Amino acid sequence: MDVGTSSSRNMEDKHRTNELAVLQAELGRMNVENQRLRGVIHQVNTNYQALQVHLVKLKNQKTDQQAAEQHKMNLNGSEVLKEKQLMNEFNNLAPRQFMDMGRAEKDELSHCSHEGCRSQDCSGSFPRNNIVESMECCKGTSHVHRDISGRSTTTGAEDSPDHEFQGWIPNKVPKLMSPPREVDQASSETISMIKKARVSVRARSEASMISDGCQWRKYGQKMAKGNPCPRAYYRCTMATGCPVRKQVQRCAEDRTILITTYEGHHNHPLPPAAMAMASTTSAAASMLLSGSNSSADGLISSNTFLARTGLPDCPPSLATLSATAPFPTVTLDLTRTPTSSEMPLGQPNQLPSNFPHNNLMSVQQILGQALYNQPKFSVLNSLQGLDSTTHSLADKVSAATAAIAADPNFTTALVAAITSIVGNVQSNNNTNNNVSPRNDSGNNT
DNA sequence: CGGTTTTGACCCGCGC
DNA sequence: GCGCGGGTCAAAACCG
Repeated sequence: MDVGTSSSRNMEDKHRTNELAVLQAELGRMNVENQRLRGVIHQVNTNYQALQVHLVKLKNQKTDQQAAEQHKMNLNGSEVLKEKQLMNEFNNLAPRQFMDMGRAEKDELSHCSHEGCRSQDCSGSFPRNNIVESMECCKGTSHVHRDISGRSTTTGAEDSPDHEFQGWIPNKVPKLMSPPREVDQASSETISMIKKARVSVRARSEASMISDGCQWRKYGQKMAKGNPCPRAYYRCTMATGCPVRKQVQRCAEDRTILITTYEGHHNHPLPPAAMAMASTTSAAASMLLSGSNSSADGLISSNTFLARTGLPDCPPSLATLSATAPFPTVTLDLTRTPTSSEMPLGQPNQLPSNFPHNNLMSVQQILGQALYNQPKFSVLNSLQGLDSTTHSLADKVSAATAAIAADPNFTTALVAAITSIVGNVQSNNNTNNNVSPRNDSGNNT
C-alpha cells in the first residue's frame, strides 16, 4: 500500500512539475510577447511624437509665411483695401451668428491661447472629434488674433482643473458673461460662429433616431412650427458635461426622412462607432466654415463651393451650406443617391474616382481620413481663399457623403463599416441598434 | 434605485 | 410692449 501510495504521489508530483514547467514556459512566452508589444507601443509613440513635432514645425512655417505676406501687403495700399473688403464680406456673412461670445468660448480660447497647449491640443485632438477645438487652437497660427480674452497669453490662469471639462453651458450664459468686445471683435465673432456651426444629416430611417455611436439623453421635445412631427432635443451623455446636443425631427414632406442636427463638439474620446458619423459631420462643419462665403440668396450648394475651390468632380445635392439659418449649417443629404448627371464626368453612376465604391471599409477609411485631414484653418485662410488641404477635405466630405448615400440604408452601411473595422474588439460592448425607441436613444453604439 | 423620458413652465430673442 | 417660436429646465413618471 505504502509503495503504491508513494508511486502515485511521485506521479502526481511529476505531473505538477510538468504543469509548472508548462505554465512557466507560457509565462516566459507572455513576457516576451509583452516586451514585443511594449516595443511596438514605444515605436508608435515615437512616430506620433515625430509627427507632432513635424506638424508644429509646419504650422510655424506657415505662420511665418503669413506674417511675411501680411507685412508685404501692409506696404501695399491697394492690398490693404482688398483685405478690408474681404473682412467686411466675411463679417457680413451672417451678422446674427456673431451675437454672443460667452464664457465657454472665452475659457476655451484662453486655454488654447496658451502657446504650449496650442500645439498639443491641436495635434492631440484625435480621437476627440473636435473640429471646433482644432480650429480654435490653430487659429493661433494666423496673425489675426492671439488672445481673444485680451489678457496676457502667458498667464495660464485659465488652466483650472475644471476648465478642462467645461461642460455644457446654456446659451443664456454666454450672453451674461460676455467678455469685453473691444478686443478683436471680428475674430471672437468668428470663433463664436464656429462654435455654433451645425451639421444637419438627412437620412431615411424608420427608427426614431439614427444610430451614430454616441449615447444621448432626451431633454426636451417641442412642436416646431410648420411641421406636424415633434422635434426632440438630445444631449450627449457619454461624458458628464459634454456640450454636444442634437435635434431630431422627421421631415414634414417625407416622414421617412429623419433630420438630425448636431451642434457642439465632444469633450471626450469617441468610440469607433461614433467616429464615423462624427468625422463626417465635423469634416462637413469644417467645410462649411472654411468655405463660408456670402451669396445673394444666402444659400450655396456644396458643388458651387467645390467648383469654386477647383473640385468639379463632387456630386452636388449631397451637401448644402446655409447662411440664412440662425447658425451656419451644413446639411448632408444621405437620402439621395447621386444621379448620373451629378456624378463626375465620364463616370456615370459611380462614386468619385478617388472613392472605391461598394467598399464599406473605405467608408470608414475616408471618414477617418476626413477627420485626420481636418485643416487647421486660420481666419486669414478663411478670408483669403482655400488652400489645398481644404480641397482635399471637401473632396473627402463629398466622397464620404456619397458613399453613405449610395447605400439606401445608411445605418446598415455605417454599422457594417464600423463592424468591419472594429470586429471583435467591440463584441463585448452592447451593440444594439434601433431595437426599440428606448434603445435608440439609450445605447446607440 | 438610478437613469431616462415626458411634459408643462419658463426664458430669451426677434419681429411687429 | 407684446406675442410668437425656439430652446431649455426640472419635477414627475417611467423603466429595467
